[in-house]
Amino acid sequence: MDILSGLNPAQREAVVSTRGPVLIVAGPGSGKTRVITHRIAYLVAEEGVPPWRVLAVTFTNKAAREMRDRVTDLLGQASEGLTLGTFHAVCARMLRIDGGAIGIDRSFAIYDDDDQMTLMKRVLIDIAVDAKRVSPRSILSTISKAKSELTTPAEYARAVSDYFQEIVSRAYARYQQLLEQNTALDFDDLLMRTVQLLSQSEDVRTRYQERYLHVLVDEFQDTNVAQYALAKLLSEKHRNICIVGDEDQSIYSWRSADYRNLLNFQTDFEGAKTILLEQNYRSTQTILDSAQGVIRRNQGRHDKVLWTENDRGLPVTIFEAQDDEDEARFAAGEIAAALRSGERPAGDFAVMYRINAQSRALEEAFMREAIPYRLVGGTRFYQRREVKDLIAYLRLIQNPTDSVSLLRVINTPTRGIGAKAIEELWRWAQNTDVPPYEALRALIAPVRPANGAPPFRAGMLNALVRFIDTIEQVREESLGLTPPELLNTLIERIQFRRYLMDGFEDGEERWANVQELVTVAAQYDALEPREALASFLENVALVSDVDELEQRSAAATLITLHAAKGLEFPVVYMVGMEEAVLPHIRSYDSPEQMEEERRLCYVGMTRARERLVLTHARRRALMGTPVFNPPSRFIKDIPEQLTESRSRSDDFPLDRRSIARAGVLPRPGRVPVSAQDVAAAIGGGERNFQPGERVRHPKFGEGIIVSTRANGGDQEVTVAFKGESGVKRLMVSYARLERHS
DNA sequence: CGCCGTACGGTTTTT
DNA sequence: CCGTACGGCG
Repeated sequence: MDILSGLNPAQREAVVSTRGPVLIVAGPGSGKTRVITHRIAYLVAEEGVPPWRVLAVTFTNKAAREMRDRVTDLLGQASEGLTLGTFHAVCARMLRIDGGAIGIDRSFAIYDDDDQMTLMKRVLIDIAVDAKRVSPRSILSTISKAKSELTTPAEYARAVSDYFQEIVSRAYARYQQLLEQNTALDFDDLLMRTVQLLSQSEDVRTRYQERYLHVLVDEFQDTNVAQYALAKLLSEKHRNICIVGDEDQSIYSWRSADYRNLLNFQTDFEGAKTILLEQNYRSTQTILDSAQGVIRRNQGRHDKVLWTENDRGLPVTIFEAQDDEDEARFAAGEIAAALRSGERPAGDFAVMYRINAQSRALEEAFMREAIPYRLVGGTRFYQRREVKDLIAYLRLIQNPTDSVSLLRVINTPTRGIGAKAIEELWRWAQNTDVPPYEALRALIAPVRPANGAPPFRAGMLNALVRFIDTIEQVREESLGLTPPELLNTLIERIQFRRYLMDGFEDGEERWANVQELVTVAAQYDALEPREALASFLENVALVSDVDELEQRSAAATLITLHAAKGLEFPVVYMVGMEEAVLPHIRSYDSPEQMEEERRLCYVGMTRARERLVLTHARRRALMGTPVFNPPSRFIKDIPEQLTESRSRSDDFPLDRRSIARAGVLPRPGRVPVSAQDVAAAIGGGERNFQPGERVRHPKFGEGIIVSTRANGGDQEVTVAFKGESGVKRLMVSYARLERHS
């Protein structure tokens, strides 16, 4: 049978075990995507399951796209109708169609984190909490966690046990209320509300449960409570659920993912069949062994025996750079050399890093070396201000109750409606109990409603009337326009081009982005205008970037470790392999987070097919100031015989530029910051600590210096203390730290 | 009200 | 380093 050819016995079993619950534990590079696509093809072609009765959920849109392509390769037209997408996309679709059953208007907007923040700031005003004392961010993230655990505001309120939770509880209630008033859902709502829909409406639940004869979920280790509940609900009738995951690749717990769902699965779905995919087809033995050396140190994991028939291959290179620029120069230099010699095409290379900010140095180096590259993530297209502004206009046109969008556009471009006027408008609308947009509309109503005189002076009234007039006009016209026509009309009416060109240094680039947006919108030309606008907006909300032109072979890839999950490259550079970067400083608080950093490292390493290079820098500019971090602990966990070490020779002369960057040469407003200079500034080097040194503190006890940085002529050290004290950041001149051996 | 300058603070990862 | 918050001016 040709769908099964070329699969090993375990893979084959994973494809043909189509009855009942199945758990596939798939190590990196084990051909798991192939297994899933072949399984879908097998269901359709061999078992005659109609594609529309199959639901396949992936973790990213990109994965969904790739999977769809592969299924189409196997089945052609026969795959038409298959439901394939992320949980969020699948839920959004269900809510558009059936959300009415629990009172969700089908024109709901989807709020991203910016929108959430805007809304939360209003919430804090409404419940009279000072945003400076409690950070809106932390409230939002607490609420998000509650939602992904399916905790409603009422349930949350019942479990409140301290002051912070008390505030969160009030904020949560008000926040949900405002979302509803705005006819908007945030990302967590998409999941939570769908679970509610399925549990509360028997009719809807039965319909979907009947429909989905087979449910497949990829990257199951990254599901949260809500997603797990969805998977369970949707597969309850037929119980043909196949989940694929690997606890060692769980890297999204900060987003409430819980890899224990993998383990719960076996208890929740009795008699689930477990299939292990342990043969690796991707990496050399050396790379695999190195990665295993790192991951093996995690507690409480099930040890897997990954093996490969591939060659041992090259040793893992460990490179010590002087600083982050030097590190970038090294990677770019090697890649450029390989391109020049024709050894490899640019598409073979990927450079991976822990945080997006690290990409800058790399980009500069790549540009200097004229290496074609694509930057994945970073400031994504739909995150750009000018793009978001226009999207907000469209959202407002589609859904006038959306006050977050209204707030965004009411004075963009500036039309003399400032903070004060907005405040008045908000209060006025609230007093008369209508959405702000409706309140504005009352200003141009032929017959003025009797609900209180508008609290604006003549000049302001004028500005507001002009604004609402413009929007209302475009709204009326919108019914007959395609998305690009609508955008162009809008752009012209608000004179957006002039606003961008005159108002910004990089106006040209911003304008180019606007035009790009119009181009993207043209994909929806064929649909009926209202529906076109709706699907355009939904896609904008759920798809984080514009379809990358798949110019794989033409460009090297710069990517975060998180975003690299699921990908593979012949050559991988992992940069910033230092304490405080990977593992990230924020993960020192808890062993769980530290284990996640380890998994992240493992994920990165196992992306490499043939060659893996790990680099660390002695000095790195972080947030403008240099820090000195020792090499990552993860490097030490790689068996030494598998590695080769390289570094710039120790007497490598620092060029003037990097000296200037490090701040050894005095710069206005900055303090001396090289290690030597700090020593000099503080006096005699007595107090100049280096990472790795053992110290004692009168209160916190014994500890070890994790990292150091200069701060206001003083030295700030991060110290990991033994026992309960944990990690502290201390100023050397105040903290009575002693060296200790 | 909008604009400009300066001071300050915060920086992980993403659907 | 960068974006934003805030204060003072036109």
